[in-house]
Amino acid sequence: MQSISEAESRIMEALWRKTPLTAEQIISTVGPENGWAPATVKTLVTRLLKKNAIAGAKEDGGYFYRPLISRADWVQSESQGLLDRLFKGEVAPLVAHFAEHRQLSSKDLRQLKALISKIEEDGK
Amino acid sequence: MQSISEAESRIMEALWRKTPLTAEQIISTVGPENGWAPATVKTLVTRLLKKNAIAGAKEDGGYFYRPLISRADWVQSESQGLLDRLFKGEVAPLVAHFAEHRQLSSKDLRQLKALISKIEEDGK
DNA sequence: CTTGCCAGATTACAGGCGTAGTTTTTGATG
DNA sequence: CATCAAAAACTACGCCTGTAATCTGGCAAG
Repeated sequence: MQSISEAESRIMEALWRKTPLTAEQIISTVGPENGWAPATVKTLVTRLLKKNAIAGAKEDGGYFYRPLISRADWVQSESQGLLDRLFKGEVAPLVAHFAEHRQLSSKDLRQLKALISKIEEDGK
Repeated sequence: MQSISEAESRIMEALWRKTPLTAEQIISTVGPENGWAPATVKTLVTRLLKKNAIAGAKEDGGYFYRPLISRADWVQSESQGLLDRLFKGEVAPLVAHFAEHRQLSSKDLRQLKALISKIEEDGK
């Protein structure tokens, strides 16, 4: 139940990119990406199993792992926490912060405008 | 150098709200807020001193603590990390995420539009 | 000069995390 | 039924964190 750690999230990201994966596939994807020994990857998989964040089962002749929680849910809790702690839960101040620190690319700006238009139309 | 922990950030928040503060003031503000014994607050202060995140000095007849890093800098590194890890560093997807999860209040929307107009004018 | 207070350091201790090797269990295969 | 490979659990270990108590050294007051 207690949240997914940084290292564990690397495993999750791999499973969210492509599901399901075998142990072998996880190890050969995530291991090199992070410079981890196979044993380390296995430990992380075990911990995720214990946390009920993933499940393993044999299917189709192989043994596959699947995420039990969605990336959207995870992203939600992660970013909600930051939003609440740092910006009193308000989105605009967060964006304003990025704007002030030159993290707002013109691409972001374009996308944001498109997003806002879309929201307003939907809401209508 | 290693970053400020969650508990430590509570001390920082108090100092950012009002600077400088005496040990006594920190304890009586932050302690009750978090249900911490005075000893706990003192430990956190010590750790922040060791991390060079705050400094203590006698001035004006009292002993006062001041932050050595700005809240803006801290917020920057915290939120940049999340942005990079979860949204490939792009702001728009982050906002889109909040929009999809109904975290975008109409107030946020209004503020965002104002923000965007302002940025466009400034940039012009 | 002595005493006491307070800041800062030291010690404590359990749980989580990063990193990894070793052991056990179990399902499949011969 | 016996064996084997692979999954899962167990063991390890040092560091960080949350939580807290105690020790110590220096400055201030008497």
